[in-house]
Amino acid sequence: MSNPFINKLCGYGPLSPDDLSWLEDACATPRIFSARHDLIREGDRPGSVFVLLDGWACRYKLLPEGGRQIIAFMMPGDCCDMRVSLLDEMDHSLATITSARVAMITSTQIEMLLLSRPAITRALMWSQLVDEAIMRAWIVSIGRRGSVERLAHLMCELYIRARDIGLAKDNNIRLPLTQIVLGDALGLTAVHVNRVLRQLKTERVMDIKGGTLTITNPDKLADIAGFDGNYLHRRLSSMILRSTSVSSVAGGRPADRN
Amino acid sequence: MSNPFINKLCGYGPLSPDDLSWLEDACATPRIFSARHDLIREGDRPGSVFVLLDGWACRYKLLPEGGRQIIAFMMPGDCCDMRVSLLDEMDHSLATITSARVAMITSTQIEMLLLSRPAITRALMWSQLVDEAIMRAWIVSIGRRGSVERLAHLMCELYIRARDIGLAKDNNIRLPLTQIVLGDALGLTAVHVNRVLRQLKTERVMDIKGGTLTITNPDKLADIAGFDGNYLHRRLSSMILRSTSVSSVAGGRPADRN
DNA sequence: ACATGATCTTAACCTCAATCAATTTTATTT
DNA sequence: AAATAAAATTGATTGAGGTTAAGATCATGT
Repeated sequence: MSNPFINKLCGYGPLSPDDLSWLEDACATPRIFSARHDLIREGDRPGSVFVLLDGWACRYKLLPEGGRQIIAFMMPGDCCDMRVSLLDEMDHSLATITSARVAMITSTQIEMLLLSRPAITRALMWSQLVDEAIMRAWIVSIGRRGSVERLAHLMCELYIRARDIGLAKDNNIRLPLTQIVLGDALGLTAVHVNRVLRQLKTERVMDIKGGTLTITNPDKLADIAGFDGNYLHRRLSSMILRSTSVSSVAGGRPADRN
Repeated sequence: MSNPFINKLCGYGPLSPDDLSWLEDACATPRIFSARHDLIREGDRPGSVFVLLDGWACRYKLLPEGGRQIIAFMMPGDCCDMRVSLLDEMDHSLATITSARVAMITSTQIEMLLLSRPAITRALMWSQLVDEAIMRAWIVSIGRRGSVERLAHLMCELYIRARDIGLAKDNNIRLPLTQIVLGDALGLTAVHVNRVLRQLKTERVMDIKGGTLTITNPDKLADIAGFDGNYLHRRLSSMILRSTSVSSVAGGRPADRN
């Protein structure tokens, strides 16, 4: 099966064949949206849960003065909070970044799920907990880290998440984010993002080129970011960036005598 | 009943007498903790859910370099995520700010709750959704607002939350937060918090004195903050800060001729 | 009353990132 | 291929907020 949502949930706990087919059905008729398309806007009445099957999306909030703050990035397999249907009004917006394939699960289906599919419910709770932990890490980054560390930290997060869903080859992932988008996520100007990127590139740490992120020196990147992947609470894949990089170092420097 | 946790949950949906007595039982033997006491630390194995019955607490994360970022404030009636017991490891810490009365609900009780108390479960989901919305607002504040707006926004949030649990008299609430703590929450230096507080006091907007926040000019405060209380998703009390202030202005200035 | 320590307050200085303003590169459209 | 728009890049300038330091205020204990 090539459903990243189901793959992800399986990673959080065993699902019965019944559960699996329930999920297959729920995702059976996805819709395609173009890039930069609002799926739902702040103030709207939430109708269904969005499950991202392909492409990138984000949650964001607009400020009265016109700024935008991105609150989270979504990759294939991610879904928005299954409990949104409880709410009367969205407190933030959801938009695609690239063109995207999105399954929409209705509130009634969710009600049914919560009542009769405990294994799926539990897996979704896990997934939800991770999303919250990511938000907490985001607050810390924006509140306390300098621009370089902050960007480095985000790159660590995104790299690990992408890798965990099989989207990493060697040390690079597809990263369809403009510097403007990165700025909106990091609370920085696009101009400043550009300078930080230049610095990290010059220092041979990482590089974004043509929509691809290449992590040249994972150790150094994790070090700059002060990155500790524990908060991602991954269950199956036990490796973290640091351990990955350790092996790459072990194999990669034939004559590093000191 | 003087259990703020139960009061809060009742605000999110009707609970049966059975539900109520279940909750009473669960909170029957609270413990008292002194101020500035870690209830659980990042990296610890979560054992139970903490319910704050009296006093203030906060969630926070420490940085390798020594900084601290507060992620959320907790007031009487608030509880930490009921699903933490799913996790293997805490990704953040929980500490009291004042001395506090705390009920601890065990994971087994929570399991039972999730299986057999749908009304409570639903109310807790609501409460959880609000906490998440508050986190999102926090990200926006830290990421995109200047220091004055940021502090103003936090004060709006805390005032509304305190008022909603009956802790506001006139336009002031108890606010047992030092400028250091405020700095840790806002991503600012204590020194700068002081500057901002002085400014807001000089402009007759608000003042913190002796552990009490007084909102002198609610309209102006909400205006500075760009505050829109919708994200707090309150169900019962329909008033927002803005509307409160309107009435206070209408009734409060007998001869404001211009 | 005195000592101790924490918090608050103010001031002087400095740094990082925002802003403003071009110019170049890359994508998209016709 | 030319035209257009969107991003990326670079430089110069400014300002918000950090840093440091020193004194004032408040709380507690002896």
